[in-house]
Amino acid sequence: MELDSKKILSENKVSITNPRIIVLETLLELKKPIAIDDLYTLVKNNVAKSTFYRVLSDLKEINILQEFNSPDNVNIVELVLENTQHHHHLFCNDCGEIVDIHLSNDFEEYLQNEVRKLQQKVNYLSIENHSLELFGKCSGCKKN
Amino acid sequence: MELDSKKILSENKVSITNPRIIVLETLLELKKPIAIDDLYTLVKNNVAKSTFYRVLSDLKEINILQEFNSPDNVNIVELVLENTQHHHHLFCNDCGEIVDIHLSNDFEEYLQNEVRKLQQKVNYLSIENHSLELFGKCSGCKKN
DNA sequence: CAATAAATGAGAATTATTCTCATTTATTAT
DNA sequence: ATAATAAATGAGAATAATTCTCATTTATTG
Repeated sequence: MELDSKKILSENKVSITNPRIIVLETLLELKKPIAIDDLYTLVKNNVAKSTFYRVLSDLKEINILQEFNSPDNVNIVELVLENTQHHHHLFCNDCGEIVDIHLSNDFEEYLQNEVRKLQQKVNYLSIENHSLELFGKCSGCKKN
Repeated sequence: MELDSKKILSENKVSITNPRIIVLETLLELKKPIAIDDLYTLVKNNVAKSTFYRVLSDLKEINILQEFNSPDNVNIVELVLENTQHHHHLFCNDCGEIVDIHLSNDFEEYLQNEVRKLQQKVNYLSIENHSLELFGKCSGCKKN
């Protein structure tokens, strides 16, 4: 695993330091979105708080970390590597868990098409990207 | 206009006070999303800061104010009244403006259907709501 | 391995938001 | 309309997340 994080850092031409390795590895092991707060709790023994925020901003700088907010306004980060598939998020209204959701190619094409139509209608709009959030209950909470 | 805001407040069974009228009217006049910061600037001469935040939370409480974040993590609010149509947002990467976007009924149905399929596949998921964000350039910025 | 540049740690500074509490304003029942 | 009661406000203190500062440490390069 440590090899992965070093590789990722060097590929992105940033120097390989302990705090960066620690944060990156934690995210690599998680494989899912996490609240910044919770992430800090996981690494706080090994990384100073100021450094922690700097590392997050470094990772965003090299475009492998995405930041967004949950419905209750908690700041969330998620690793987005080259091999990460385009996906969306389901926010569980009960436990707050965030689940990665993959929609069909058909749907994504339909959306692209819809966007194209919209751009034609509103002549000067240009739409480069999108993100879709779903709200509901995750499997765990629905079961109970 | 003042009539509107008073009507809205009484309909929602909250007491009619000056700060609430002022904030609500400002939002009614705007008719579009605005950064909390910018909204405060508009009302700061007439509403104390603590009251301002309390009014925002009151309006959220009665479900006529929606809060969300722009891609650069600025907190945005938008009035959502009964007669407000379901819509999405385009965030302009250049000027930060937020434009309300209405997608076709066909698309919204397709999305609902996609969501239904997803729920069947992942047995215990339940999806109640969604929001779609588009990123690009608004008409003003594209023109230049 | 030395010289240089970059990153870190600790804590201070900043900013958005919430909280406290004495005073003011709105609501209600008469 | 008015008095009694309940609710909301204003001012500023408290809190929490994030950024900044700067002396020290660590990584990179030749």
